[in-house]
Parts: sequence; structure tokens; C-alpha cells
Amino acid sequence: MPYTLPSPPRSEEELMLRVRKLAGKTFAQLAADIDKEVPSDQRNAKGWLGQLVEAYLGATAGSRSVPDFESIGVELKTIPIDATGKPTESTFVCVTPMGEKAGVPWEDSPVYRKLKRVLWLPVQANVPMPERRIATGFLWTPNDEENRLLKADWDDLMGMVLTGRVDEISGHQGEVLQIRPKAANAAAETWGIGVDGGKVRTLPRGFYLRPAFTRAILHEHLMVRS
DNA sequence: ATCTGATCATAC
DNA sequence: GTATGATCAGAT
Repeated sequence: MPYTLPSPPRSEEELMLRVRKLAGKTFAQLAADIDKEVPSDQRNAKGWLGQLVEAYLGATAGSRSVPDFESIGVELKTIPIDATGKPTESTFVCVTPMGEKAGVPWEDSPVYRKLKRVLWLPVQANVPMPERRIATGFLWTPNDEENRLLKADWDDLMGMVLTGRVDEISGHQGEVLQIRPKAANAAAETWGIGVDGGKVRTLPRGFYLRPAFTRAILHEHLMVRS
């Protein structure tokens, strides 16, 4: 029986019913279910996996700046994990604000809002796309400690952005949250803040969660090895 | 083996 | 260019 693409979930419970149906499936199976083709070269289809899962679960946000499941305020994050359950990649959160929004307090920050309620969906990494399996997804809200760590990094990093030192930021900074390039290529430019407080052209960047942080989240919620 | 900086696709 | 979805690949 073919799977019909669902309307947006009306509750977290409804969403998690769909998530449970995904557990254990391969992307070959999932793609066949909803009549899509697995791309032959994932170097040219980096976002395909996430977009397929969005369609399957009834996400509607597209490229708009709203949660994937807008009506229930849930953000979907697929996360690649190796055979031991460790994330193999960092997790993109949002673009680093460098305009008027750069100075907002943590509770009003795009990082805080994005991570307020997340559906984590681990996906097997390091195997060909058709064979990659989806694991058990779970809902997450940062606990007090996680929130404290995130806020500390936000404050530190945005302090540099606000004082015109964005070009001095490297991916080494930040305990759980880092700032790295997020652009079509290294020649891309956006407006940032200069040392004199004026506007300067600079490379667009984004906030990413370090793998060690997401690994801890997975271990809190799932039974995984090492 | 891990991490940072760079990159790919698509919609608007 | 900005937003969404991420992974690639060279450096360490």
C-alpha cells in the first residue's frame, strides 16, 4: 500500500506516531514509499535526506524561517551517526545574526528559539545512501545545564560579533556552540559590524552544535553503544 | 580519526 | 543574498 504524504501533525503525539513508523527503515524503502528516487551522487544532493524525511512526516516550512512543524512548534533535525552512535557531523542551527538582531538577549536569540523543541532523528552514516537506516527519533528540550552552556557560548561569540571582531572568530571557539562559514562559497559576502560600529562586508556564518554536545543529547535519550 | 573551513542544491 | 536542507574534504 503506498504511503500518502500526510498533512501537518496536530500534536506531538501524532508526530511521534509517524516517527515510530520510520524507525528501522532504509532510505531506499522510504524513497520507494513516497515515490522518490535516491540520488546517485550525494555530493550533489546534500540536503535530500532531510527533505525526504520532512515530506514523510508532514513538515511544511520549506525555506521559511519557521519551525518545520509550525503548528506545534517543533524543529526537525536529522543527525548522522556512526556504528557506535556517535554523530559524524556538527548540526547547523541558524545563520549568525550580524545586523539589528545581533544584540538580542539569549532568550530572544534565533539559537534559543530553534532549539526550544527539537525532534532528533538519528540516521546511519558511512554507508551508501540507499542502505542508510533511520533510528528511533525523540523530542528534546534543552535542560538547565544544556541551556547554560548554549547561552555562555552565544554570549561569548556574539560579544565578538558586536564589537566588530567577527573575522577573528574561528571554529575552535565555543564549548558546545561554534560559528563557522555558511555560504555558497568563500567569496560570498553579507553585511557585518566593523570595529568602528559601522557596516562592513564579511563572510556569512552560521551557528553549529558540536558533535560532542549532540552525542550527549543522544546518550541521554537513547540506548547506544560507547 | 577528528575538526574546521568550504561547499552543494533549491526556493524566493 | 537569505533562508531552508546538510555533507565534503583538506588540515591537523
